[in-house]
Amino acid sequence: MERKPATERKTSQRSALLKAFESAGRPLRPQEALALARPLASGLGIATVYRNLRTLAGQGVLKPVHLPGDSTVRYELCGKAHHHHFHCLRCHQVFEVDGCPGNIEPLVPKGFVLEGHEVVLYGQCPACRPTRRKSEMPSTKSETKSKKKKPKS
Amino acid sequence: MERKPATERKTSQRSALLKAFESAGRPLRPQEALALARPLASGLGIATVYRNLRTLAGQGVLKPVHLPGDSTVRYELCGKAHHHHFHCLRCHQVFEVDGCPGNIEPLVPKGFVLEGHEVVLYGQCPACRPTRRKSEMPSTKSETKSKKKKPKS
DNA sequence: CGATTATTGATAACGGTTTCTCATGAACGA
DNA sequence: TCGTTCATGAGAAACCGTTATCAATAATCG
Repeated sequence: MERKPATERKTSQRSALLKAFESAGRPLRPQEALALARPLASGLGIATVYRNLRTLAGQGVLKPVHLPGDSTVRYELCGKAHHHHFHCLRCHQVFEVDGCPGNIEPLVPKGFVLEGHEVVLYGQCPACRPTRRKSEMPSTKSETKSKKKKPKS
Repeated sequence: MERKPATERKTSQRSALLKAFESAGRPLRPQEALALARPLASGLGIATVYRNLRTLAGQGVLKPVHLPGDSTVRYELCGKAHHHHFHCLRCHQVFEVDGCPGNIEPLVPKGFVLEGHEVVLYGQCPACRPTRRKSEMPSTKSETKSKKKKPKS
């Protein structure tokens, strides 16, 4: 069993993780969260990451995100509007996509009960696009801010 | 590594697997394929299933299907029209859903290159609906076995 | 400060899927 | 039918994300 702590303690590791999610602005896998939070909490271990992700998810601070083709669970901050995700097939980062195609209900076959849906876009993120120099490996949230306007196929 | 056979032999196991996919009409995991094909090929082993799924996928007969929240790869027959999937959260079977919500392109953020998309519906299949009215079952031979997943504390 | 105890970090263990190994059996061409 | 060689089946082993273990550390409060 798991004994429930009488009080939740505020540790530097946990706040470092939260900062990592805030600055990333996209769903993170445990390993990604570790990489991003470690600079803020030296010595941070993967076990602590898993523990805190679970704790924060239980508190409603984080929300688990499952994506096709990748078994590892990701987490993102709760409280965001309905959105979906873009999965870069090159660097395997996942970005948030505002909006929703709608028209979901008509797809549901007779006899099925719809409880939710997920839309995942696949392709290349700006940093991984072939037409651009890939000198900058995507490691932070910065790549979503590309202003290059390139008509895609 | 792997040596490529000079000739592809037609085995009872392989045709049994294909029949399983044809009669199922939905994406199957290796274990599901094994369960459905075993009655057609006694003694069928899981290793053979994996080998043939890979071979058939390489031949373009089967196509891998990845779904959120489930790490195991599924396969379905190639040559079908564009469609998506309905994932029953109770029995964890996956069904095909004709059609597509469309309106995908407008979702793509600037700077991203879209290469594909996946829409997954979640909910309950007819066999798992709380109501006892099971007059409309999925066309497949659904084994309504609810696999218990490890509960989280 | 000092006691209490939640939390941490390193690592072993876990669980499930997939692949490998290899002796046996089956397909196919000659 | 025979012989060659690919395919099979059973189990071992690899793989990998996640969780458990446990001594050490640090947060909280009187």
